[in-house]
Amino acid sequence: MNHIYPRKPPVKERKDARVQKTRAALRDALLALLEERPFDAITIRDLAARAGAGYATFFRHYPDKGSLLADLAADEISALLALALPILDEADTHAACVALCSYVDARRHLWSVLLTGGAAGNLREEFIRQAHQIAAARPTPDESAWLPKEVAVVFGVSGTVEILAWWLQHGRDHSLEQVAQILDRLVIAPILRG
Amino acid sequence: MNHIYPRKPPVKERKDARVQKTRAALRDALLALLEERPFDAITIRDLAARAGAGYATFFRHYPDKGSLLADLAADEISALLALALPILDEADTHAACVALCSYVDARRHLWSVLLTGGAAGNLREEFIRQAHQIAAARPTPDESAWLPKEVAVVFGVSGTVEILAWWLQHGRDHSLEQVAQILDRLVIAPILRG
Amino acid sequence: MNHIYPRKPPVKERKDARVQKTRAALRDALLALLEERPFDAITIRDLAARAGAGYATFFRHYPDKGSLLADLAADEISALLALALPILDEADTHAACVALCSYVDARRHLWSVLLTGGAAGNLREEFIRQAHQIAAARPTPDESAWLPKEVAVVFGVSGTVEILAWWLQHGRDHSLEQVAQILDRLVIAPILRG
Amino acid sequence: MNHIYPRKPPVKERKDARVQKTRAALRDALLALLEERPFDAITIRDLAARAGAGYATFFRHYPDKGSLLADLAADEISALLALALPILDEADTHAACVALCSYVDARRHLWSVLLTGGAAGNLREEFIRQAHQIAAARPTPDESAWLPKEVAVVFGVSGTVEILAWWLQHGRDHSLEQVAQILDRLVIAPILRG
DNA sequence: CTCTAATCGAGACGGTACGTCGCGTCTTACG
DNA sequence: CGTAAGACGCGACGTACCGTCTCGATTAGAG
Repeated sequence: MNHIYPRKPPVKERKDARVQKTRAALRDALLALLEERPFDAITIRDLAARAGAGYATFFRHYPDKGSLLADLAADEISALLALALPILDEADTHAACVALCSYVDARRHLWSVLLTGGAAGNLREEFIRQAHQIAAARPTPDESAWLPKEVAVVFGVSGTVEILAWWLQHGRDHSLEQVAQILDRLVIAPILRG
Repeated sequence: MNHIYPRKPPVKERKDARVQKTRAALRDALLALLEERPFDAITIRDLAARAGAGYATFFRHYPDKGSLLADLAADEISALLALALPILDEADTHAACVALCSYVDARRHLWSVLLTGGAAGNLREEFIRQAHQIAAARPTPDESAWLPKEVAVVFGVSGTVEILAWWLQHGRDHSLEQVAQILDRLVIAPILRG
Repeated sequence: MNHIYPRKPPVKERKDARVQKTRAALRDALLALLEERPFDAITIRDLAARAGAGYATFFRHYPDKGSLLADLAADEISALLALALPILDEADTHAACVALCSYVDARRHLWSVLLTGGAAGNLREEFIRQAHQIAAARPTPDESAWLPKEVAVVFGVSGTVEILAWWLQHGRDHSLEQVAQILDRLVIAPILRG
Repeated sequence: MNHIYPRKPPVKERKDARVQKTRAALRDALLALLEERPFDAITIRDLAARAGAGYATFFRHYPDKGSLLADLAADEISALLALALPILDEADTHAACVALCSYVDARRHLWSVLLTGGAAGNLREEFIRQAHQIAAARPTPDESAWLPKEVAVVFGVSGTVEILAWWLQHGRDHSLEQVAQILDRLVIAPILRG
């Protein structure tokens, strides 16, 4: 998969094997616990215990819970946004929506936990936050008179996230094709064509 | 996360004057503190101190922080949703959007704190939660083949909240009329007409 | 007993009853634990648990373990020193030694724990420390040419403590009278008469 | 408290030169640090850093901090006790006291750190401990009716240590001759002649 | 206009999680 | 291929806040 979608390059993987193992264990522990209860109800002691690591060991890798979540999610969020934002510039928005949904579908379990698990709220906030940054940096080619860029970005991201969360929560009741169409008609088209 | 869920049972409004005063002081304290820092960073001790009340006194009125927020927000949220949902059934959606924006504008300070202050995330979640409940209970008059009711409601609410939050955060740069138009074209129209 | 030996006057006992109870429980817990293991091997968690108090409660009363020990011991030490130092000024040193031993005997259990239990080392150090302070403040009436005041005080206190510790450790094998005689001949006489 | 008790089994002195060097560095580091702060406030990491050795290296030489202190002090203590105990059996006690003081004076810096530095308390305890052992093993030639052997030994050692500590702490204000006299009149004579 | 009960402030208390530190073991990778 | 560097499990530290509780001191509003 990594050859299709832009992932973090494997540079600087020059780390102690124990460190890698411990971090992976902590990330897995967080994912597992997020399926059972809200992010804020998960204690660092829970995470360490679930990961089979010592309590203090957690802090040797992350300064706090949020950083662990960020380590899990930030790259994924960036990747998704990198895939989503350009949709607005494409000619064939439907195809772009399908690509987006395919990406999520390929990592369905991870995204399912992130968007419908106990950290859904935090993730949504992080999405919006990153989107704001991107919106500020993004060129403004064809600013509509009626739709400020900021609103477009925030609304687009928020709507997309909400639709994806709904899809992930309802299993396979709806085809990728359907969801892509909803995304296109509900989020993309209105932004582009009012 | 401090969910807002459990609504306080219908309080008898016939109360000691001291009680009324204390509750008002606590609510004001929360609003004031939400302008400075996130909801989760506000402690009950902070609230009591700011309200000029004793620490234990807080618990004589609310079982926890979330209940105080609920006392502040739940009615407002219900009122706003009661105003927003029927938009989809109206003929003149634009007029309905103007009505919605007028309502928010009339209570601009409160809504500004709620949607852009330290409890923005909690509020958004509560909106979505109430929207889900409404969606489940709502009759399904003209279920489009392509757009499941659940998505429509969640997307509609989420988009509306996002647009209102943006409006409240940017002061008076944009007229009520403009915002109503954005709301209509970006959220309402796509749901109704695809 | 309190009418015989100078105890802390009951002034300022104007405190919350709960506070008194908790502190007494903590002091008793320390005494009990000192009979089983060294002071440094006793954790604050042990103390709180033994006292039936919450861990954090300990810190509401004492900043650390040492302060609890001081609360137990400082007054006792002061009282003993107040009784011991004047011996050097008395005409009948033997009678004064008997008085000192009687005082210790009347509080035999407490002193037994303090001088032979797990805090013996700390107590000895505290004795020497207080003795140094007293030596510095004490007038130097008849400074012998051969014996500096400082040495006299430190040696006197140290020797006395050692003899008392031995006595307390060996139960009633030796009479109060015998110990007083040893104290007089081994510590007091040499200081006074070289 | 870090007792010094368990003596290292008779180390074979035939060792790698690097081992000798590392141990010397660690001992020097301990001595240096004892001049700045109490023994218990010195961490193994401090010692290793000061000695220019790796943290784990410490444990290849000593099982814990106390053992390093023992390695420094135990031989010195034994030597001093071997010199001190026989004083009671000598005819010319004054000469013996002079010999004792000379021995300490010859190693003044080391003893100064040991008896007045951060490990003074530990050292005192170790002295008493070894003295107790010696007292138990020592024949009882002329047990006085009034002075049990145990008291004599403990008192003698304790008094001697205290006097030496005072001497070492006050530099050269007092001559070796004076101190020997004090020792003889304050400690030895009373034990022998009551 | 009193008197009685509700309400209040103050804060001690048992808990629980935090983030830090040091120990002593064990692993890794460098020189 | 031996050793330094340091990650690790462990567990105590002292801090903060929670929600419960007792304690007197107001003070409201019913009689």
